[in-house]
Amino acid sequence: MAPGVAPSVFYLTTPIYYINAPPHLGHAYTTIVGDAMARWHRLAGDRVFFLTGTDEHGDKIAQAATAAGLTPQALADRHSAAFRAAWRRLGITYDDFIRTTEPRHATVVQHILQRLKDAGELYLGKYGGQYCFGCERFYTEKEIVDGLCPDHRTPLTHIEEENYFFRMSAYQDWLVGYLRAHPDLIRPERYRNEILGFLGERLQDLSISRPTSRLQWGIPLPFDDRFVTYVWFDALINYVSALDFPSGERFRTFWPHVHHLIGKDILKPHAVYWPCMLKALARAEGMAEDQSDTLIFRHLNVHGYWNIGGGKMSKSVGNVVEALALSEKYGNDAFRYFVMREMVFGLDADFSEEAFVGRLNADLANDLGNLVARATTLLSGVVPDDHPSSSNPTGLHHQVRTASEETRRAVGDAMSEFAFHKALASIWGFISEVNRYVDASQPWALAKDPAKKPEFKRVMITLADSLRFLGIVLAPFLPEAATKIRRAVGDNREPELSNAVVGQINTIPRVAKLSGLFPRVDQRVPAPTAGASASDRTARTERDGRGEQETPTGPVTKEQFGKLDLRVAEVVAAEPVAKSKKLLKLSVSLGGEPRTVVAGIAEHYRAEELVGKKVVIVANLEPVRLMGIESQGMLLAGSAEGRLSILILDRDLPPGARVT
RNA sequence: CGCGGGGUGGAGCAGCCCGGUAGCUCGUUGGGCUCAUAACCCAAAGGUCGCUGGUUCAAAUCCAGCCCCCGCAACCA
Repeated sequence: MAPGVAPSVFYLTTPIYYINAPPHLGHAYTTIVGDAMARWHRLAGDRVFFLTGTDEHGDKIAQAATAAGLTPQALADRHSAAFRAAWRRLGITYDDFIRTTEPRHATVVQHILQRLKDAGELYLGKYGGQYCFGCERFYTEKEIVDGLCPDHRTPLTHIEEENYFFRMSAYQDWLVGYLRAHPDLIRPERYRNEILGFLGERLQDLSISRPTSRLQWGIPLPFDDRFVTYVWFDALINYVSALDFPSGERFRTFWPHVHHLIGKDILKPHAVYWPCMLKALARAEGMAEDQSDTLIFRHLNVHGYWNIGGGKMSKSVGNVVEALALSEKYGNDAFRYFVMREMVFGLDADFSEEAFVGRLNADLANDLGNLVARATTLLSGVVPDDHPSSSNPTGLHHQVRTASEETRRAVGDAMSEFAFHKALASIWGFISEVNRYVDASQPWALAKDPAKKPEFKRVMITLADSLRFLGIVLAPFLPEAATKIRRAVGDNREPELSNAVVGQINTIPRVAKLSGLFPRVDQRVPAPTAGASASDRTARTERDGRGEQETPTGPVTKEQFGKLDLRVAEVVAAEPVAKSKKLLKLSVSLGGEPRTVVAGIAEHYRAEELVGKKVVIVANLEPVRLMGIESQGMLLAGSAEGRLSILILDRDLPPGARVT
């Protein structure tokens, strides 16, 4: 606890980001809190190593490269560079950036594979399953729809494939015991519970290879060149390969103090595969059984998801990338502040520009920025002097000092549990304290009364010292603003936590006026997107960022229109589709032939109210399977602003009548 | 029984692990101040902490059950 008391060693990792998507809010959040944490420990005088990087192997990368006419390595170089560029813009102070395509990584992966193989932890086994050649992947029972590939709707082939497996199942009991003995290994606790729940069921061995017949873009197994390493097994190892495992100086120094930082989406590989791998590796490296647990990481810190504008964020890349763009619009410090203050570490949070601007105005402009402005205005108007104040800091003045000590302690406590929001709230408590102090001591009144001069001087000193204090404790969170604040009060030293206490200075320093640190932003946010976000999301299911087509616009010939076979249909039966949220299964009559039509209107119509209605369907649309039911037509309906209305005939016509 | 998050004053949230006067931000109302970025400070109004039962001297907090909302996944042909 309490960093700064005894300097120690601190090793922090972010996940290595998979380069199939551009850097977005999710990546940025993890990296920003990691950066703040690293900076905090450096501030405390700890010896810090902060690692991030990119994960570059696997199918998707190879395919994307082919599509782009590049070699996988060329594509990886380009995409990995995008991450480094993003982190540069955000001012991330990583100590190392590892790429899984680097030789230093491959060497360690192969070393580990060989050791595990030699120790009998790996075996060649058969994996059988339903395989889709179109998707080039296996499907699980749950994913298969009526025996068909859910994507291609083609029959799957049962194939058996040889692969190397890691005897992970052998470590299940050990892992459960270890988790129970180390309650803070995974935190917050909800994620530990989730994993313990998962471990209540039998753990399978882990397939750690892919045959080169299916995939070449990976690290070859050192003992069998027919295979490359499975991407997760490869990726997790980055945390030690970056430290030159097993014998590097870095490894010996930093690994015993490792904290992993991840999002909840990759909890399982980190909480299950990784400790099992490490345990097996410890044995394979010949560590004594009572020593082998020392190879396990110390903490896994798990954060939640960002929801965007009340909606989701993960798939629709557009939104998350736009969210990240706000860092350029409002500045890095504001962006860092918002994501760290708004999200309770571990829980999900909502991201919106409105909330962002709200925080920016209320906390950064009104509280912090305004305090800095009013204090530096007062201070820049007085003549600096080297004569120590003769007045003792009692009463009001002493309260500020006490508050600074309280704040420093509270921030330390919060940071030790990755509670960034608490840390910031504590600092803002201090800012309020100082704002109150200014009001209560009324320096503008003291300045007018010569008899109050010592008192006035005391206030100026306390104010300057308070800003200096803020310039230190804010450094991990708002590095740019914190530097400006320290400069303004004439503190040009590197910030150190040991100096973070009010009461260190007893003369008035030369202070430069600093206003506009965080200017207020006009609260009006352009078109908050009530309906727009919904359509945005569906419109943006684009594959690679481009080519999203809005509604087709160009003119259509009558001939083209005539290709559509639109028909009047009578709904003879309707029922909701089990487990579906949006679908109704309709049985419709077109005169002779009965048809099944699945329509995505369950959120707008009840099944009963449709029976007997004469509707319009597209009768010659290619049938598709929805939730396992074949839909042989499409129901026409209009929609706007979240409301939906199906087309119903104005006058009666027999079922089957053509619509033109 | 697919996975997960949540239901706390008008809005958005913390608190829940480690039971003990219900807190923060925004908003509203009234007042103060004039050093400051129409900012800052004080005060007030406003909550049966989703429901039910249990444990306890004491439950927002622990336990059990239930209801509702929201994401993810599979579906809006």
